[in-house]
Amino acid sequence: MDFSRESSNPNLNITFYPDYLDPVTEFELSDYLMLDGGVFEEDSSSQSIESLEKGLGGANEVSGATSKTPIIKCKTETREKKLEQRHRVAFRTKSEIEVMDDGYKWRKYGKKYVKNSPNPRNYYKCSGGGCNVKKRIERDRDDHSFVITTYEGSHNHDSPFTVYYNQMPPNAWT
DNA sequence: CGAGTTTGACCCGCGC
DNA sequence: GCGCGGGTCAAACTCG
Repeated sequence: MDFSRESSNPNLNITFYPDYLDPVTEFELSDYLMLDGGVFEEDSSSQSIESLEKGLGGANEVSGATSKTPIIKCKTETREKKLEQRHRVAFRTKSEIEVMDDGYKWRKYGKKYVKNSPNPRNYYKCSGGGCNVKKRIERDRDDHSFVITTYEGSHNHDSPFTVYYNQMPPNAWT
């Protein structure tokens, strides 16, 4: 994910709160990591990511990519998965709510209670057509007021929110 | 009725 | 080779 572009996205601007978030509500971007693959060499990427994510409190572990593709495609698929893994961004956010509205439409496809964490981990996929971005959300096991959100992959479309925002008249916010 | 959620089962990578 | 654990699938269910 090209996060530098995302961060300029109005819906991720910290000063702009989604409708349901009362500005008084405690919500701060306390910590985030940019784990874009460009930073890492391929061979060391997973290790670097892992050590960084452990720095988040150890609740986020990197596991091997899984593939259910036929054996014939296995080699290239595995490589693609590895490359895909490099596009990973992890947030640690102090928030009451777990699922933050980032403008994209997410579809939940799994929930898992993981070892060493009393909180379930939720798995989401971007429901945009052909977009295979995944999102993983779990509460920090050490401090339940923090939510750890991990994005994987990059969107191949604009945020619906951005489209909506761009279509608004210039004085809509005044 | 379509879209989204839940949840148990399954798959696969990894460590021993 | 085997067991464990994380990630994903998919059928059943819920909701608007």
